[in-house]
Amino acid sequence: MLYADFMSTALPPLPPHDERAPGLDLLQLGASGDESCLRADAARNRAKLLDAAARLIAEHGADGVTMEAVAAAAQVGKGTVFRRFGDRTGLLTALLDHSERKFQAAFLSGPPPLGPGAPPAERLRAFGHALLRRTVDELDLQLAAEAAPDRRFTVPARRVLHGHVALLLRQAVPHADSELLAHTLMAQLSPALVHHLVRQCRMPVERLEAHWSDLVARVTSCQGHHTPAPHPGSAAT
Amino acid sequence: MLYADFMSTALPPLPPHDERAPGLDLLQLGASGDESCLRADAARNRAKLLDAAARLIAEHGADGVTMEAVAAAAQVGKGTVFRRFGDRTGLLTALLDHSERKFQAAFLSGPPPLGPGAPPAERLRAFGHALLRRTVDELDLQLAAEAAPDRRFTVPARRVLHGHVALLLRQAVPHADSELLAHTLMAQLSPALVHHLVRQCRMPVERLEAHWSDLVARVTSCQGHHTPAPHPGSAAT
DNA sequence: TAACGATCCGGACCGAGGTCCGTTTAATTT
DNA sequence: AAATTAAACGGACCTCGGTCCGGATCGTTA
Repeated sequence: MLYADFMSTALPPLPPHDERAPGLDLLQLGASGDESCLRADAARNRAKLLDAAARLIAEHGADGVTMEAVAAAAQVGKGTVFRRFGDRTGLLTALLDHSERKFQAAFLSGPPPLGPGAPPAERLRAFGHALLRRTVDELDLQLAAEAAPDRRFTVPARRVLHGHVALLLRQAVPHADSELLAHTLMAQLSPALVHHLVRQCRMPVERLEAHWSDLVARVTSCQGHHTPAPHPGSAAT
Repeated sequence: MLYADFMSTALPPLPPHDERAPGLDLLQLGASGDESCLRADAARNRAKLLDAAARLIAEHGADGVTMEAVAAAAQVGKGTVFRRFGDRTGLLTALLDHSERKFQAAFLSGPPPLGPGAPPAERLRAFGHALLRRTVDELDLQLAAEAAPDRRFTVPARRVLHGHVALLLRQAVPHADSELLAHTLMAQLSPALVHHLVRQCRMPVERLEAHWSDLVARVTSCQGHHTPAPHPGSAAT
């Protein structure tokens, strides 16, 4: 499995079942923190909570999603929410999980140009456009679900996306520092930036797409100016 | 003045004197929220607060800086802290203000290659390296001072940096979308990313520097693949 | 110097995130 | 079916960021 190297990083596990537990299922396929392996009541409550949260978000927007409100709406104790999702970020992230999986499936095993089959550069372009659209669609939730600065880049979902981009880059431009280049590209799609450009600066999404394409072109063509020997074995992501 | 266009954006002003008040002094030179124009007692308390905050940060790290703790250490009421700095982010930002100004002075009017006199591409490279170093030096504080997602790109300091990069890019590669390209470059220097790479992944700073140089080279040389007509008059940052 | 108005001060107060621990309940074993 | 145990539950409790407003202070004007 190409993404096996993700497995290597093992952080000290948190006490109980926790949605944001890292390490094990970084490649999330296969019901990561899902209802499986959960006691019956726990699974039921989890569903009730997610349902309640979704309802709240629909009614009062993202910041109407108070942990207490969710607990109340799901007729469940506050402690249960935290036990299940760890913290607010965990809950919001869980809300995004479905679309996340769909997206992963699309670029991991879907049809080209997003999925395998197309040349790497073209897959990259498709990837950016697709993720951009998705980010715009779920902007409010994405913003609310942003992790603290020191977690932001270790969140499983993020690592999968980054790893994928890095992989494509390695194929498209082998002599470059794909790890860092992947971060450069990914930054273009961060919810905060997209929010700023689209919502606050009123930029049309097409311009962001064009910029992404341009960036991919710049990076993949004229290959390696200094090409700073990417220390292959050393510090990875 | 080249940075005059920053002035155009005027947001509704906050009630009292507030450090994070935008619009007026985006080009911060000239004692932005400083002791001037403050009532004597206010100025005195401001100094006491900053002093106390710095002391707390030295002793207990960034998250020892509780608004209440700062107030107590400065022998001042809690309300005073908020009146002066708006919120926690404002206080932390004020703590960074000194180094911020120094840095601005360096690239605005200092000696080349950082200041004017060198060719744009080289200034860009110097800029990245310098900011990278500074970010690493103040990492803890920078992380703690990170603004909420919807403010992150409208913070005055950030706009100055972004504007400068955009300006250099316009000179170096006129046909590209400098606004967006500036965001791309700036993202490379964000505290969160630097923290992830340097602290969590143990990457040597030299590798980040090399990547920055490579990026600048890629962007400034092989100019414009699609060069997506940057809509000059339209939505600016 | 006395009076006045704008600004500032202080700390009680509130809401929300997060923790803790005694109690309850689901799965398993005998 | 009863006993056992690991897991889940619930809500009181704590902390901290942020707000509010009556009262004190400063700078100014007469």
